[in-house]
Amino acid sequence: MHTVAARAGVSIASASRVLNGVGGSAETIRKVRAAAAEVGYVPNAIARSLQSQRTGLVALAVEDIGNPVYVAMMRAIESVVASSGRQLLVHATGGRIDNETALLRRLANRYVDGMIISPIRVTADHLAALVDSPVPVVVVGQLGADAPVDNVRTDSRHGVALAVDHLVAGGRRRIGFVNGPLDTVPGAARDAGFRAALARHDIPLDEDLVEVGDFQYAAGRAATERLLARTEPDALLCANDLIAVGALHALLAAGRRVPEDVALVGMDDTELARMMFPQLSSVSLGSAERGRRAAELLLQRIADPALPPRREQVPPGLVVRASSAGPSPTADRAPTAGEPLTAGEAGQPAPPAPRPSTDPLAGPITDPFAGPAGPAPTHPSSEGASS
Amino acid sequence: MHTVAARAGVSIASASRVLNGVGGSAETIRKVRAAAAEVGYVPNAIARSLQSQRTGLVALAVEDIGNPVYVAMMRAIESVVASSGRQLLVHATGGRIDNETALLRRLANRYVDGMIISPIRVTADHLAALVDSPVPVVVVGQLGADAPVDNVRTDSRHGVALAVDHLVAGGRRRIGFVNGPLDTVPGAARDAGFRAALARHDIPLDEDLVEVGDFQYAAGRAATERLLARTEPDALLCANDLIAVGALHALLAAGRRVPEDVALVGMDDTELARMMFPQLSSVSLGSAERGRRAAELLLQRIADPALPPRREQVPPGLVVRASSAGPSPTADRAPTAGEPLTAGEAGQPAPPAPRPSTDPLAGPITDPFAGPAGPAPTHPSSEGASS
DNA sequence: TTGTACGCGTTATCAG
DNA sequence: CTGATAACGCGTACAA
Repeated sequence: MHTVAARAGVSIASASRVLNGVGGSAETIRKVRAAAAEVGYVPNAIARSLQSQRTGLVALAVEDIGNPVYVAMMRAIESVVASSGRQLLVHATGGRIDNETALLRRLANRYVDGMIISPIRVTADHLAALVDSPVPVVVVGQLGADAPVDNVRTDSRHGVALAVDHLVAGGRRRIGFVNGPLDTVPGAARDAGFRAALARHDIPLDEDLVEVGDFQYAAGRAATERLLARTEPDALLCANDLIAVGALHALLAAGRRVPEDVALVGMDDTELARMMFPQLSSVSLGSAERGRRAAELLLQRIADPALPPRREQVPPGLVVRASSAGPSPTADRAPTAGEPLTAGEAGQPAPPAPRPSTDPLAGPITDPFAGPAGPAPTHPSSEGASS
Repeated sequence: MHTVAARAGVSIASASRVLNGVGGSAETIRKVRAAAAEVGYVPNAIARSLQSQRTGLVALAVEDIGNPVYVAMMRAIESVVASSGRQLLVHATGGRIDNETALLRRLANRYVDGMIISPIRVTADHLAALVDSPVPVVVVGQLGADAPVDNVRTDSRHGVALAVDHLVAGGRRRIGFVNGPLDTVPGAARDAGFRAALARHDIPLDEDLVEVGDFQYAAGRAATERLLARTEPDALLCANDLIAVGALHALLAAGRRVPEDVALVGMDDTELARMMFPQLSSVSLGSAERGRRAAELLLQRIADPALPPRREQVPPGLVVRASSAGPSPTADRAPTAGEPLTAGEAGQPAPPAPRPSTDPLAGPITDPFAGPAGPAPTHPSSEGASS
């Protein structure tokens, strides 16, 4: 800038003004522009930030950038953030809480203008660090109590209920559940939702049907193998799609047919669910939508830090695909009215015509219990809102 | 810092020295430390950067952060970068070249200390922007000629050859090829490799067996459907794993058995290959290793910008799994005894029965042409979840 | 409109 | 060892 000003024969203040588009006579503008172009001037973002107190950077902290659900969320956030002229800084926390608190602490050095964080474990001082963060923070996920923090959540308990309702409606009674760690917020919420949903259907819970691993493929597979070694489910609900893929492999390797012998439902409704064969039914928790909303909340707060804390909720929905389509063949009941006539009975000769439900090209089948496709309305009555 | 110094009764210079661990008498250190703790002093990273001319940020630009191959690369890079105390800034370019050049131009504002970029298209001025970048840049991928840019590459032509050799050794002759765009660097290299490999085996190339889409799942599926509509391959090589998953779905939906009717091989050897059923054979291009090496090159260059340009090469390998295991059944082989029906309702093609070699639990089978088993599976990543 | 001068928060230099 | 002071590069009151 100094050299530009010298070259244009003006003061650095005039040069700065022209380059920022404020003020300047026609002649000055011309000279400065020319000089800047000649020397290939590019403003130093650091110095600019020191002056403006804003970096134009927004951070996103999730535990695993490899999980497709976070990829979806990240894309949505990046889209919003980029369209505001900012850049996105991505952190992988690994779910380790010390890692996250360190991140929050580092926030104080003002390297980012704001942060979106999706913690899976929340402790007291974690929460404390959140509320008195020196820069705006938006939390994606359940946050105990009504902490004064911008927060976008979904009702995963209700999401679990949607899945259980669907399975029960298909005649399944021995519904297994492969969950993530119970000391995580999503793990605890799903566990509670599962137990509540079974109770609502007067189905006694057989603890043999419940397994816990972590939220990954390998753990999901191992947990399912343990479960299959001791009992015989006719359906399996998995706490996320990665687990569901692991469960699918365990089931197929054990000779179970999906969905005939065991219906399978995942959660998060990621790309992965559509990429499996058979395609996986999955509970959509609106991850992209939550990301989008979180990004918007953050940008608003950056613009006006005095805003009161806000909380938004994205309703879950159930997307039924081949892995849980059709009633259980063991169920001796007439198909429920409204149940899509998709499933052929085992042993029935195959109609040559491709049927929508099993063709991977076909779109998702909407569950009769879930209402119209996409997010379904919430049931605050039957399901508690927060953890 | 000003208030800390005042509170400690020393000059800001002394405070700075103590907080940076250089110099200071025992008494001064005590006073400054106490004062800093009292006011909860946190150094301002921007001001520090303005002075030190380094931000501690490193950028990574890839086409699609949702592609598992880039996730693997990203993880490897993040690991190296984080262990040097820096942070990783991730950009999704969408493969649009204007996007990348804009990114390179913005590099001039000094917001990052260096950048790793994996371009899939390279033009002349793109290359020019690369070579006279104001900050260190390392390129992952083929770079035409011997541009004076740090560069980590693999030999994807050789990788394609490994796959073709393997398929031919299994008795396959009508080998199809589903590629990405030919105007991309990887697309062109794979195409050339495929043609060369066939020629080496004296197999005439039937253009009906070649299809082109982009490097995504949906395009891979559509391309495979087009291919199947006009000809009958006994093997399919796909330019990456996302395409291979799309091809798998197209094959199964068309009633082809994998690998009995059509052997399937992907490229990149991502997690996705292991998550499919049957598990996909895939050409490992060492993406994690290339990422690791690129990060190390970048850190070295940041430390010493005077270093001469370096080029490293990571050899490809073939990981054989169920999707291409065993010889072609058309080569005289008795059908397997009693394949149990596994998944799928009537009309839905069932995935192959879990034979020992296809058990997803089993480790990859080493291809005789590939030498020792490919790179170890990705490190145990953090758990995945959602809320 | 233009130029001077100060401040953003730190670190580094140089006398004392 | 310590303190005053000059950068770092830019934006912007303020006065001319």
